[in-house]
Amino acid sequence: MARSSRKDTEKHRQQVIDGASTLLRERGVDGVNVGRLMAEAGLTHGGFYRHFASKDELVGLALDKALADQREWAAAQTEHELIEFYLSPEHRDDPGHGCTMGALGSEVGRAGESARAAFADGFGRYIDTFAELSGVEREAALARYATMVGALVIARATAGSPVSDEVLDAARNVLLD
Amino acid sequence: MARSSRKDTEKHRQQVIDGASTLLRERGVDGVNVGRLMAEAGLTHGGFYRHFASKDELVGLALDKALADQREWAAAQTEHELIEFYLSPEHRDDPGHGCTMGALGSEVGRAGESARAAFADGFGRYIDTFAELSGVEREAALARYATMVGALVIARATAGSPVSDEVLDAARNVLLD
DNA sequence: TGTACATCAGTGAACGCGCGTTCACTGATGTAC
DNA sequence: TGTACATCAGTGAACGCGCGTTCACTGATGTAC
Repeated sequence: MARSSRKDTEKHRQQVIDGASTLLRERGVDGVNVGRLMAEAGLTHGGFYRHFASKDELVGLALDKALADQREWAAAQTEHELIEFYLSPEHRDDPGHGCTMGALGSEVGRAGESARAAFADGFGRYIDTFAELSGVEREAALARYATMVGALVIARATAGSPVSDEVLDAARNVLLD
Repeated sequence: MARSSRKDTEKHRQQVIDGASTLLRERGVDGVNVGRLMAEAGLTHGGFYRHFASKDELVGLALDKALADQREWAAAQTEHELIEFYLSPEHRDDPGHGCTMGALGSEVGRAGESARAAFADGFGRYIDTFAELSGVEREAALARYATMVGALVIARATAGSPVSDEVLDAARNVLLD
């Protein structure tokens, strides 16, 4: 394959960003290389820099995309539905399509300035959506969401041990009367 | 420096493990190399394999150490003291000496089988200590701890943005009447 | 609409670099007598 | 206690490898007339 049409080029770019938003959540920033990210769109690694200035730039774009998708999905749920899914074994076992904060939270703190700023922005918007949906103030929403993120992080870190299911149940009991 | 005495050798080994327990929490597993880990004990990288079979083995030992230290510290606090520190800006800004789950939670899920098992074990013991100290059942302790871990992860990921302080305050308000 | 030419998306080899790990060597420590 | 020798903790150079990034090249796409 030589040159693609402008339409295909834009499609490829979006496919790479979409794929990255899943792969990064699954394997972490250091767990996936440029070749793998391009392969997700059926391309080879050499063309990467026609689309992005650096791997970091793509990471930023993919984090934005992941948070935007997450927000869109959340807006279509009731709070009860969202919490049930969030604290389910399915969500724990499929980080690639789940909460960005739960999947990459501890890594983002060590990322570059610009990715960090974009992430904080996207997350702030997401929390507003969650607060609206929950019908509570932003502060209460943050506390509720913290319980969910913590339970998910603990459940993933201890997957395979009894603690993992225990913590999901415990959080569900607290959040859903 | 050529050969060290047995006593010094053991001291060096402990220094490396101690240093690793801090550095790994600060920078993540991929964020610190073998040379840096040895330098923490004033040694050069070449001698690493007289102490450990692999970097992975040291990571496992360091996680154990971090959780054990954390448990020991927790046992000497009241629940109120522990929560106040956990949700403080000081803790947020010093991951190297703080909660292991908050610092490495999302990475541990992607680590090797043996490190994961050891981590789940250590965390289970830690939660029992926390439950005892809180005077609540293990399940309630897990839910409370999840709120703390989530707030810390969110606060670190959004450090520098207003959300960061907000979420710490929100969690404190929920956990401390 | 058709033709000639410039553009540039994608390829695959190559780059320098840092990593985890190995190894020959050094010389103080530990052991045997 | 003193001496001779084996051990092995630590050093620093070297290893292969995978990474992010660069580059010469290809040939279909887009543009000018």
